[in-house]
Amino acid sequence: MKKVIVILGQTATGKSALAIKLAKKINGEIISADSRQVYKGLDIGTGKVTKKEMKGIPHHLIDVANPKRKFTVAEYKELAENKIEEIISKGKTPIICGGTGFYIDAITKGVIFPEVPPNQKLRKILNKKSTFQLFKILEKLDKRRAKNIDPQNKVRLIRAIEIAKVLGRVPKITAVSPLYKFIKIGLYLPSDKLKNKVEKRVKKMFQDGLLKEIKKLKQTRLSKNRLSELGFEYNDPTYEKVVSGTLQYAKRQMQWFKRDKKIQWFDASKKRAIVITESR
RNA sequence: GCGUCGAUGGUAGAGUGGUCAAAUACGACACGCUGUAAACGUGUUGCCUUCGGGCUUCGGGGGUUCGAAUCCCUCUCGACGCA
Repeated sequence: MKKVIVILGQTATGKSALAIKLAKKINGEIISADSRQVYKGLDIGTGKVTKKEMKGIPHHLIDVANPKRKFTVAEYKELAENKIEEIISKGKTPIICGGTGFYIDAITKGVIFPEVPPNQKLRKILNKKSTFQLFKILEKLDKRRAKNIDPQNKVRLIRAIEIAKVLGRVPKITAVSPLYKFIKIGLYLPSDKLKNKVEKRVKKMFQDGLLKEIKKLKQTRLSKNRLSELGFEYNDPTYEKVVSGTLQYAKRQMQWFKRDKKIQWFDASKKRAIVITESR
């Protein structure tokens, strides 16, 4: 089975740099796993690596979507899987690198999503209903799903109904055994060091023109709603807000990752991490 | 110096005699996650508890009252106004 390296972890732990270094060493190409870096125009705020930093290593799934449109996990999964194949067929090693746990799981856990594309019209209608009403609707359509869904989570309820309307019910979650051997490497930092790194990074974001980038995005007819959906940095950015928001995000990331027992964790503040991963 | 208003839990901010350990929001902590995932949702958030309850809180002190975060007096601090 072909090997695919996965580098994940909290934001600002140096995943990108490690991925590039590794790619150089083992003849790899990088597939980003970041739900916001897929969008064009969100560069500084999402911490995209610059062309220069890439050092000639091909990076995939960055800038593949228009921010006006919502990109989804399922799309990501398909694109990423194609890329993996493509890279392997060139005789190179794919390196998935990013901090969006859901995206990473979508690929590495072989989860199959029901093939029901989002139906914006239906969503709009359903969105006007209360969670209680939505729950009743779902219960009628699919008792099984209603039983284990969070009855207060509107987003989930709507999606479940959306699926059930097309397929008759929400299919039981299925996972096929993965086609590749995924080697998951997690980077973490002790909280004081993480805070430090985040502060540094945010400072740099402002220096690099974060505010200008936001202004530009606003001019491209992106709605306020859409902007805040894309992340707090693009909403009302003060230095303090961005820092605390980023730290909150880092916490949520860890919350997700820590459930995956197959991740091998390394303290990013210790150089040894790189040595070990390279020797694998 | 005089006058007015204000001082509430980590923060903002409701409450203005009992139903107040004190709304709500944010933060913090914990948790979940079937095509928005930096999204979305849930729980806890004074202390102790044998989970029945018990104890100490609303700037400090004193008082009125069966009963005070709420009323009165006084002190401290802050905002504004008049000098």
